[in-house]
Amino acid sequence: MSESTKLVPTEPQRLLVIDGHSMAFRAFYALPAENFATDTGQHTNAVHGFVSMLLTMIRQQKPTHVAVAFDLDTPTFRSLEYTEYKGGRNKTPEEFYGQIDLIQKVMEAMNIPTITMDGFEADDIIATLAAQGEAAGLDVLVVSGDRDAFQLITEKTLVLYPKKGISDIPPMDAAAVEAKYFVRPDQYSDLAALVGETADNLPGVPGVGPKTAAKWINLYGGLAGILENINQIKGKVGDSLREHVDNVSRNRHLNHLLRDLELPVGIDAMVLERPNREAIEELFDALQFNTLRKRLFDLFGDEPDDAPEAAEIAEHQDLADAAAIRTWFASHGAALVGLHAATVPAGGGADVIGLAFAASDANAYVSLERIDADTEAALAQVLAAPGYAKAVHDFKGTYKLLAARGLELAGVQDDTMITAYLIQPDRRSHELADIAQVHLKLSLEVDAPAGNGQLALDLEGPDTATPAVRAAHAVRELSLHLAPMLAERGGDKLLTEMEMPLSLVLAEMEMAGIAIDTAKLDELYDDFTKTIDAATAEAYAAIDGEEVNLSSPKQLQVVLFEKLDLPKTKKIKTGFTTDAESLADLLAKTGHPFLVALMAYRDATKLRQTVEGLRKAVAEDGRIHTTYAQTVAATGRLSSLNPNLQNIPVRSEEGRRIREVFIVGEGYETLLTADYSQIEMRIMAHLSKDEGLIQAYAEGEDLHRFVGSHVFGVAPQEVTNEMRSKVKAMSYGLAYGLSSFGLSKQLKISVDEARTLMKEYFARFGAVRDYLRAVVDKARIDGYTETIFGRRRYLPELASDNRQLRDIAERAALNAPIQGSAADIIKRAMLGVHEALREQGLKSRMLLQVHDELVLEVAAGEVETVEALVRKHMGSAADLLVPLDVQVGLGRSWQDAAH
DNA sequence: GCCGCGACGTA
DNA sequence: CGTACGTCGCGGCG
Repeated sequence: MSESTKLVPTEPQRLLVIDGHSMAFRAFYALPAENFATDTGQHTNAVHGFVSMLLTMIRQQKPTHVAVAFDLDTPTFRSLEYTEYKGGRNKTPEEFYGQIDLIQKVMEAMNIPTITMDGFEADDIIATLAAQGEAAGLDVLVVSGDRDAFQLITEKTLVLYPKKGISDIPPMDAAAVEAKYFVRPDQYSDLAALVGETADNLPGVPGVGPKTAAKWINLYGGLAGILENINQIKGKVGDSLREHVDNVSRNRHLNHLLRDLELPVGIDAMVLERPNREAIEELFDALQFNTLRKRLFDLFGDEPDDAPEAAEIAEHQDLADAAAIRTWFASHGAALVGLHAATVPAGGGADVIGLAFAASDANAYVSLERIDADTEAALAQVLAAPGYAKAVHDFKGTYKLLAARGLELAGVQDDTMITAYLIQPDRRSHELADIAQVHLKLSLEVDAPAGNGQLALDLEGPDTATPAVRAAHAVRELSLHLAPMLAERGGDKLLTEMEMPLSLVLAEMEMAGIAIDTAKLDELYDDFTKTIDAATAEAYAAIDGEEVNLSSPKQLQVVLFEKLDLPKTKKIKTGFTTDAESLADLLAKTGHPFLVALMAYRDATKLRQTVEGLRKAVAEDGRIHTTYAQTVAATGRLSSLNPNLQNIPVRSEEGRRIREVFIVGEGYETLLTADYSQIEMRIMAHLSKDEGLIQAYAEGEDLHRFVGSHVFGVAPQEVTNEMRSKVKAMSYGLAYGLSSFGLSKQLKISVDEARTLMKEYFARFGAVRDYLRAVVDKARIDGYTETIFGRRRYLPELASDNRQLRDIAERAALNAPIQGSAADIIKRAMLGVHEALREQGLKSRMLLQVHDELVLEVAAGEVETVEALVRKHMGSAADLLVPLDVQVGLGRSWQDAAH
């Protein structure tokens, strides 16, 4: 034991002990591996997360000593005594390989000792270090994701047990353990022994959870007392305990941490020193850790050689009055300013509470809480000033937040969310934190709600300004970083001329919402409920009155395939499918009345759910305000959420009744719907330049009838409905990469028949086949597909060795230019319509977009004008080889306005 | 409370 | 073994 640590009387010395493996694993699962890889393919997410966490710890806890303990692969006394110890664990993910070595290298470069002991686990090393640290008079902070560490807690030793999704957790002390587990830290191992530990493959006493275990411990003073009185414990749990007492003894033996190992490193070697600068530079170059490099050198008061001249991102000025705002913008607003709104949750939505600004050389924050009129006026002026160029992440959302406070936002020249989307439309998230991480390797803790699966590696205080300022700074950096990338991919016009202007249009549509006939909605709810009740009763009657949950596929499987012993349907993960198509098949085969009732139940519950969703979505103004997601669909389409107004039923009679509740609002004359007819087929005709298709559209023929006459070799008027519907299914299927197998299944014909049908089709419309082949071939070479307006979708999996992945990518490649071009076209039409309405000073407005359809609310006396301008702008949104046909309908409800 | 799954609505 | 979405209820896990 060493007693040579320097004594600094005023500041307590503190030893930080980290469980290396467990924290590396936490980091690994907190940060997506695909976002962290070097050019050589080495994944670095665990390394990045670990180092980031360590730097934060050092900054916040200011330890004087640091050490990291690691497990070895070699057997330990625990695995030797109990061969199943930690058995049954999943294999280490491939991406994790090598990252522990890298972490150890970083530690070496930071002059932080890493400690391993043959035959022992990191936990034992940590326990020993805690004991030695305490003996040397140090405070000890243990960072571990293993609950066994709780047994180490004393007055001098605390444990930080990071949990997912919680950003600012204080270290656990004795009181925290008692509050959570109702036992003292020194009793925690007793509790764990009774309960067992799944992760270590240590079963405890079945039926005994933490509550029961704690009760016993408090009653008998600990495990020893429990075992002495084992025969007095009553009930099932008592029996269970007696039966599994061997488990408990074994668990207690194994979870006891050794505190007296002979460590190869003394406490004085753990004194926190400055990192080895050269080694860090070299290592971080290889790992491509540029943000971390800066953070590390900042922390140790050192400047890296290539320190960016960027502002200190943590620092900002609070602008508290009008003069401060004007002055700040006058001196810093000339170049691009990053803008981020700090929000608090408010009644399902959010309220702005402040605005953060990041310029090239300074940051600022304006609080909106208790802001006075003068200050707000100055703020309104800079926000609305087109001359102050801004970059923001999620312009539409920010615009709406500000509009809700009466603030106008103008001069936004970049939305980094959309820019990132246009660069990588297939990403599932374009949230600021994710995008900043991928493109800047910057970990941000945004003021978004926690629980998005991110381990908070940056532990921030309750201050709202600082995270907002960091976000604003990140937005500015992202904008500078992404704009050239987008331009290089030829997407800058898409951003500035299509998506950004569209954001404004969508914001207005969302804010307008659509009026709802709530009385009719309630009526529908009751009607559907009656249908459900009747169908439920019928269903139960058909199965001897057994009351299963008809909404549970699992219970239905039991009824259908065990009780009724109906023929088996298609296999799925959980057994056999009970989907609508299979139920219809079963009904055709067996005629069982349960199936009739079940199908009626399914239909009615689905409709009632839709109605219930709509009911809950009606705002105080009696209207439903959907939100359009502009950066979700990889093809360029919009999507609609909260609620989704792009999947309101239309195909069934009952379903269409729901469309009757969407009505024209007060002060308006009528709803107008306008949709493109067969836009995707027309795009197919245009892109393939197929003479036959082009001719059909030029002559205004019924396309499917025309195609049918060629495929079946009969005159157009002799094409039967059956022929027409087959051809229709095939035409649409082609744009999705339909196979002859898929076509045969859909049309319930033989594969041979389907193959012949397709052969005939391509014999007549050969250019379509040539085009579809060419699209995939070109995409394989370029790595991406492109729409008519240059929207790209990157499909790296076209080159995959995995046949299944490659096939999926090929179908996506077939479809993306068609679906995406249609999306582009209607977006252009929306811009045209919006601009025309504004220019002509019309009161009418656009409310909804459903991929190929627009719904407008038309003011009195504007019907003819609006219809004309809608036809004009939709019809001319693209210059194709075939005309764009637009169908318009009018009516007081969405249903009535259909045609 | 979270999450995957099955099911199903739209274009 | 047809693309693109969002939402719901269930049930397993914690």
